[in-house]
Amino acid sequence: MKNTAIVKVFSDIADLLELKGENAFKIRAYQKAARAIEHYPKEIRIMLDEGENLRNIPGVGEAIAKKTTELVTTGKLGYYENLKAEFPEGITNLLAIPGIGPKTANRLSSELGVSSVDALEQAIKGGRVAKLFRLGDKTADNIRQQIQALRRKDQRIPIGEALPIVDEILGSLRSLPGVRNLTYAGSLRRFRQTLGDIDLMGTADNPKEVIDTFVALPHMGQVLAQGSTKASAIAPGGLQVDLRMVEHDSFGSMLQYFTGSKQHNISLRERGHRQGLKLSEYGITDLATDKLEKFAIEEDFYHRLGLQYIPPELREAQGEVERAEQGTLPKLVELSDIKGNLHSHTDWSDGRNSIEEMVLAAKKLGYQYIAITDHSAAYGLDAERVRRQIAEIRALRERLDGIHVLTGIEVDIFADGRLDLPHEILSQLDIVIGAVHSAMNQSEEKMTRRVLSAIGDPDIDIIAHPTGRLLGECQPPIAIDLEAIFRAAVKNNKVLEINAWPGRLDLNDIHAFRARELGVKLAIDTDAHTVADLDFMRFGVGVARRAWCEPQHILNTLSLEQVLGFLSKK
DNA sequence: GCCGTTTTCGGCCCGACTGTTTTCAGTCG
Repeated sequence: MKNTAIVKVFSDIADLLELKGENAFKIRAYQKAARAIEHYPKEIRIMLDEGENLRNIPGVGEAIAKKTTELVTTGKLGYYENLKAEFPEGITNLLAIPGIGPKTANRLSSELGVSSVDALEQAIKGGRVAKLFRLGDKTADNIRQQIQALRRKDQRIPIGEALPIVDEILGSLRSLPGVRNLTYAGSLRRFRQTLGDIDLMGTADNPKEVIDTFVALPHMGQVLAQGSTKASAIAPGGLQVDLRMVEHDSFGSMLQYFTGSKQHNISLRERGHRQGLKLSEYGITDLATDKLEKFAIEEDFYHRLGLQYIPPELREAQGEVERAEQGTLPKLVELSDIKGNLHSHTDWSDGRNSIEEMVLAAKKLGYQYIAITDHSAAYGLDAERVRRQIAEIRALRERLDGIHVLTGIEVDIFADGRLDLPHEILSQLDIVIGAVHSAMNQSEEKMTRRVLSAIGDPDIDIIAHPTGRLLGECQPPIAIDLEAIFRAAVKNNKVLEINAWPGRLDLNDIHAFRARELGVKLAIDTDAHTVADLDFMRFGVGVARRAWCEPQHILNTLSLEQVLGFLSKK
């Protein structure tokens, strides 16, 4: 059983306990444990196999550890089954509707016999919901609208789609006179791979003007709310964007608060509480004197608590507060640490630009090197064309200076683990990237053996997009035992890719975290198919930062000489 | 149900909004 399945069970238990009216702290304990497991880099199944104590996971104590063990070893949890039996099936779906909490859901069920979203909609139409005590016409109508919004609303939006839109909005507003701070907060600032909505915030001499301009931006759709300091509107793609203008002298604590995550903020507040401090978006109150200290700068907020500044990507309540306390936070990799791009395509296969255009674009980014890694025979280059491309790149090297071009290939790993080009060809190339592009539906066992075989092949340097997933599309990740892949990569000194192409982001943050923990060398590759795609590097760096990666964990932070040295050692 | 630089028991983040009220319950982020 995968961690995601365990998370579902404990989230469900929390919902059911809410409906039951259980102790709020007990409910929170289940929610907290679910979130901790969701972000935990190691599969529970493996922890149990290795005899590791589940209580190492923060938020998992004796009771939940025992329940988790039962769930993973038997595939079932008696406590959960009994709890489910106490309620009509589907009632927890009501809790997913904004505005409906446990109290309302319970009353809808017990007083109206409503236990599904469809039935609720009918009850609202029939006027039965508005008649309930302490509810009314307005509440009923709000619920109706929320149900419609829920149906209309797409899935969470990939960060690659959201960020360009947000950049454009911010660009339009920053040019207004008197704007001093304007940035994004929330899950976008933490660089989560998919986003539910966007939080923007800033300070300005005339906040009203910024708000008015914001809602009137040409590509902005329906305006959901508009006041003097706050507005919500729908951007292209159905993305809800909230803009909040705050006082300049509390911008730092506001930004901290609205960046989250919620669990990170709770950890901070619990810690503050032990120091006799009360934390809020307005600042820090010393409980002894009841005096509020405001923060214009976010860094100062953390320093006041005796903590290192915690980068937004780390704020997921995974031990970052403790590390900040000890002063041992990682020095995260930055976009400026990246010295080259090791995975790119040209019009020799399915790319759109010539080799020279790609190389010049990479040079313009300040890179020391770029590897040209077109697809192998199945998609592009057979042995003969590889030889010709090598010759062309050598000729190009003569003409260009200031950047080095590595010869390479993205070679297909066949269903049986063989590569689709022979050793005598692959051995002539500077860099060989192996990838799975076909027979994606193999069993976990077959797929794992297939990729392990490629990792063991001396010609292979890097495995590209190791799980094959495509964000927001119908392509689910392949079934593969990543733990085995990671261990083999370490053993064979092979590199795994963080594919920065925004539709992939593969390895993802959690996988990359685990890989790094085990000592796997990672490469952040754009998989560029056009010169513009080379800018995707920032998405991969975002994933690496969420995985707590430092420059030394990333192959392409090395200088040209170091990279060539690494590749020649294989 | 979890957890500990006052604690193995007794706490557990904080503030705001909304709709329904006439002082507040419920919900959200």
